[in-house]
Formats: sequence, C-alpha cells, structure tokens
Amino acid sequence: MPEEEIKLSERKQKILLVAVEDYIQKASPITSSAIQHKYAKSLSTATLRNELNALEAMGYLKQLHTSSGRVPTSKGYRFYVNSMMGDIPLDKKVLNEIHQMFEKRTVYLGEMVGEIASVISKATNYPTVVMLKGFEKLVIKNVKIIPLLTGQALILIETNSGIISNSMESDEKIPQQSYIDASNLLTKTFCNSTVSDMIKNMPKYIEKMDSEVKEFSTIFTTVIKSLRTLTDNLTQKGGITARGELKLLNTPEYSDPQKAKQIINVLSNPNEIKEVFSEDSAEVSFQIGSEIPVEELKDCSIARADYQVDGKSIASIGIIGPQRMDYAKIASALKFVVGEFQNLKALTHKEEKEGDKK
Amino acid sequence: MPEEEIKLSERKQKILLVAVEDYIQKASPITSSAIQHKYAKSLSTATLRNELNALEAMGYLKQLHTSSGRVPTSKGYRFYVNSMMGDIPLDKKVLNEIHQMFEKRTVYLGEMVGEIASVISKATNYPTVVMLKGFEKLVIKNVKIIPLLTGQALILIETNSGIISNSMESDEKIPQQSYIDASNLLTKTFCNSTVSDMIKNMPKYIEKMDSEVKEFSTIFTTVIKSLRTLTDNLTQKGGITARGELKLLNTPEYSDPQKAKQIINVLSNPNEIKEVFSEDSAEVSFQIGSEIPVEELKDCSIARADYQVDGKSIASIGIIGPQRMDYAKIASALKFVVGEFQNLKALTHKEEKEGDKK
DNA sequence: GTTAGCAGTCAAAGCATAAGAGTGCTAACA
DNA sequence: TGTTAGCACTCTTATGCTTTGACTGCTAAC
Repeated sequence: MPEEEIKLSERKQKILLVAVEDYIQKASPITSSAIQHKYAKSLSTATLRNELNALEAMGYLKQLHTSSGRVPTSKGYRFYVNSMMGDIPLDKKVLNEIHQMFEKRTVYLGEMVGEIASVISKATNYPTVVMLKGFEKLVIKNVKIIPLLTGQALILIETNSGIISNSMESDEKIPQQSYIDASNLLTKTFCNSTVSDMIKNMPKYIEKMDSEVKEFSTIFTTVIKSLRTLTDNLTQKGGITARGELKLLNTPEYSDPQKAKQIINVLSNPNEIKEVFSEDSAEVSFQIGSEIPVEELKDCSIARADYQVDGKSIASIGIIGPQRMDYAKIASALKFVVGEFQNLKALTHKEEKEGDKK
Repeated sequence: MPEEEIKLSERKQKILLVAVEDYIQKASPITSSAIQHKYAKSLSTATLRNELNALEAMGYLKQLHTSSGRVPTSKGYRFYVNSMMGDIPLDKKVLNEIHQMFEKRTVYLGEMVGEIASVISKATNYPTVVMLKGFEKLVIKNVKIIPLLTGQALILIETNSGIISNSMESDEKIPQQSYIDASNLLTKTFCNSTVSDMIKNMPKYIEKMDSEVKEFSTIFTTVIKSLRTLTDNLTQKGGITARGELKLLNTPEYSDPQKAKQIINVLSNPNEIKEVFSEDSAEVSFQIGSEIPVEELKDCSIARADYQVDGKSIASIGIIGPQRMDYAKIASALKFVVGEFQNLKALTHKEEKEGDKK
C-alpha cells in the first residue's frame, strides 16, 4: 500500500483522534461543537467545521446526510488504531477474569478453546470466535488408549499444547494389557511427530511392524480411523467455536435483530471465517470495516491474534464488534490471553523430561 | 386443582382447537371468519362470534382490544396441549438428526449435555436448556487416574451414564504404578457407590486404610479435592447448559431484542432455572405461560422431560419458546431424545459384566 | 339456536407540520 | 492566510390528525 497520502497537520490529527474517540464512546455523530468542548476551547466551531470538512474530503470522516454530524470511515478508524497501538492500557478487571480462567485450566484442547472464547467474550462484551488452525500440526508427546466398560476406548493424545481426546470402538477380544502396550509403542514411535504425520505414516508403519506385535495392528487401525473422523469433524465445522454471539445485541448498531442475526450467521460459517482468519497474526491486529474480505462484515471490525507454537499458528482468536468498538480494551484482553497461553506452553515444556523417564 | 369447570360442548372444543392451531401457525389473532373457513363453512360468522365470545368468558381466549381477533390464554393452550397429548406425530427429519447425534455419541457427560442441547435446539428451532440434576447420584463403575506429562493427572470416572472427567495436580515423587494401583483400589472400594457417597466416605476410608497402602492417601485426598471443585463448579453454575438462545429472535413475539435478551438472561441464571425445573418430569410435560413460576417467563412456554436412571432424574431437558410454540413437534423431539438416552443406558449396562472380569 | 346487517371500536398507515440540531457559506476581521 | 460571526439551508425526528380497514357486538328477524 503506497503512502501517497498527504500527511495530516498536527491539529487535524488531534481533531480526528478526538472525533473517533468521542464517537466510540457516544455512538452518535460528532459535531463541531462537541470537538470544541473536548479539545479546542480556543477555536470557534466555524474553524473546526472547516477542519472537519477537510478531513471529510480526505476520506477520514463522512456524513450520513447534509447537516448531520460526522462519523469515522474505515480509514478514520484505521488512523485511530494505528496511532493508538503500542500504547494499550491494560484493563485490570478484564485481565483478572482471564487470569482466573487460566488458573483452573482445562487440559482438553477442545474444552479450552470454548473457555477461551467465553472468557474473552465476557471480558470484552463482544462475540468472540476461536478457530483451530494448525490442529494437525500439534506435536505428539504421549499416547494413551484406555478401554472403557462400555465397549469403547478412549484415545488420549497429549500434545505440546493440550490433550486431544476421542473415543473409538474397542474389541472385546483384545486384552487390556495389549492396549497399554500398544499405547507405549505408539508413544515411542510417534513422540515428537505431528498429529498429521501420525495419521499419514501409520499405514506404512503397520505394514513394517514386527510380526510379534502384529496383534496391535487392529488397534492402530482403529485409532487412526477415530483420529480421522475427529480431524474431519474439525475441518468440516472448521474448528470454529463462537461464544457470546448475543452480546452483539448490546450495541446500538446491531440492536436490529435482523442485522445481528446476519452477522451471527457468518460467525458460524467455516468458509467465511476461514477467509477472515486466513492471514496469520502473531501480534494483535485489527481488520476494520471495508478491510474485511467478507461482504456481511464490511461494517464490523475484528480484533485478532494467533496463539503460536514454534512460529506456527495453532489457533486464531477473533473478537467481532461494530467499527465503533473499544479497540484499546479489546487489544488489552487479546494481548493478555495470548500471553497467558504462551505461559501454559512454557509449563508444558518444563515437564517434558519428567515424562521421558518412564 | 378441582375440576369445577363446566365442560365445553363438542362444538366449542372443536372451535377452540382450531383457533389455537391457527394461532400457532399464523401468529395473528383469530377472527370469526378464519374459523369459518377452516372449520365451519356451514355456520355463519355471527354464530362463531357468539361461540368465541362464550369461550372468552370461560377464560380460554382473550382479546387484545375490543374489535381485535382473539388470542389463546394459558388456559386455552393448556386445553389444546392436553387434548393433543398421546397423539404426538413424530417428525421424521427431526428424529433423524437427533439419531445421528447419538450415533457418534461422546463419552464425556459434560460434552454430551452440550450436544444434546445443541441438537434439540437445532431440530426444534427454539432455545434448549439442559440442567444436570442428580449429577452426584450417578453410580461409579470404574475409576482411572492418569498422570500426564504436565505435572497434572486426569481423573476419569466411568459411571452408569457417561464419563466424568477432571484434572488434578499430581505429585512428581509418586511413581506411575502407584496411580494405577490407587485407581484399582478406588474402583474396587467404590464400585456401585454414588459419586456423592464416594466424596462423603473417602475421609473415613483413608483413615481406616492399611498402613501398607498408606502412600495412596495423598492421591486419594487430591482426587477428592478435585471432585469437590468439580461438583462445586457444577452447583455454582447449576450444571446448566443452554444452546440456541438466538433462535428466540426468529419468533415474532421476541423479535424485540430487549425482550429476547431478558429471557435469555433468565436461561443462564441457575436459581431461576432450578425453580422451573424443580419438579421431576418422567414424561414429556409442558409448563404454559402463567404456570411457569418465574415472572420473566410468564408469557413463554416450556416443554420438559427428564432423563432418568433407576427412577432418579439425572438431567432435565427444557425447550423454551413463546406460548404459541409448536407443541406437537417439540414433544416429538423431546420424547425421542429421552428414548435414545434410555438406549444408551441399556448399552452401558449390557457391557457391565465384561468390565468386571479384570 | 342461527343469522343478516349495521353501528361501533381500535390499530395501523399516511400525511402535514413544527421543532431542533448541525452544517455550509459568505463576508469581515486580524 | 487563517479565523470567526452570523444566517440560510438541510434533513431528521416528533407530534398530531385523518383515513382506512378489519373485526366485533348487538339487535331484530327467522
């Protein structure tokens, strides 16, 4: 994107920032006299009108109709966000809530994703979507197959960030000990492989297996089948978890249920969300209004950050709100969550050697 | 409730049923001429007006204002529902969807509850609430403690209807084998006890333990601590899982987001929901309008059924909609879900002896 | 008991008017 | 050249009034 823009005078910048801030708070168009009160007691409203007019001509503001106040454009919000970044005040109450969630952390990856979405949504008062991105890139650390009384068995795969769990049908004729031995064998073979590698290489592996452990092949085949359905399920519904969708109704711009429903529908549509979340986002980033590649969301904004392990995005977290959303508060929440996530990961790695001893 | 009511003439009954049915479909007040079209081509509208007038006097119908059509009262809906019960047409499409959910059933109780709520809500198009009621009355069949690499351990308790799982802190100094032995001991001791019994009797049990297995007491204490937090958590948020809250916006009576939000708030309030779900409901039952003991829901209806094991309600399922909801379809869905649940239970019991052999 | 017919009622829609909030523009001033 | 006062202009919103049409209630006759 070329920087051909004539840069704004100091005063215009200040006026624009005040205007956007005011609109974010009040949700009603900014008037020249409001700016006068907030920022420039020494200037007359007429002067400010001239400035506002200029800002409008440059595309930072727009009017809904002649004789109405101004409203920021996507470009206006973008300016505001850019000049705000790096200066994000952390909201203590929000941080506390999030921290508490991580304290009583769940070990199951699936559950964790839901809790993260819930807690962010609660803290920010906006709908939050979490998309598992590189699920199959997770690194296997330990595999356990646990036969149940119901004729099923539980597969527990510890990875470098949380446990993946699924159930499979178990065969009554196979003794319990075989499941334990099979688990150990799987762990030894695929420790430090990714989940997708395990799924891919398993058939080859089964073929080459020593004849003495051939009896495990049934188990392994079932494990892979179960993992395949799990990943299929995830890719089908896109690994998307949305929470707090209703909070959208709190904001005046979506108090019309029709509008709100339209957006909420998009939130559960894997294809659209995938498009929005396609680019990785190591830092907190914003997609503002027209920058969002989905038609229905063109008057929303999305705050995003990825949870990354070894530079790879495992999950994308996104907060959806009106363009007029409280960027500072939201950035603060997101930043903190991703940070806590990183802590968790450190914890997992710390204990890694411990596990190897067995 | 005394049956002091003068009973309705055949014709009045028929008119009332037609009226309620029509209102459920169209959501607009019933007029005398609508009834004439649907039911009584041979009668004049004037006659029907007389009848409607009588039904209003008896409290089955009411007018929003003079010169408007009639709308059923709670009493009117109640009459409709009572005369409909026992004659519930099963909606094939709905049943199919529910059945598919049960096919790929989850083994975790917590997850299962969420899925049930989702699938019913999707099938009926109304918000659905599931409340775990007698969670601690579940009968323990098998206990497994599984140490993880992260310095935590997973507690898996198989019960007579699903797995309860929670994590606990594990002690690095305790060898893996001890966890396995401790699990077996727990299973042997508490098999066929309820969860609450286990929590209650554990301290006594630890005291009386042979000195040779005294080393397990640390493990057992941690297990109980973890189970306590789990049950505390559940009772705190009341074991309530709501899904599809948004569907409320689909119905014209709650297209006002304020109204909808008010109701949705109640759905996540454990105290209010507990009150609504207080009475056990072995069969599908309805609470209609004024019959609901919560002020905010007095113009809703709730369809309910319990999932019971050995005559005890384990979970209550409730579907919330406007009084004008499609009782037949909803009853069909509920009935079917509870039935499939019962099948699951049968499956679990079938395999029971299998598990004992180890 | 049933019915035709007519008067009466009320909600909803349409229209005109008035009020009010802001801007744009011009002309004058520093 | 930047700033300002002042006034005309625009457009939204609120309000009241009127009309329309859908129903019912009631009466009198069958």
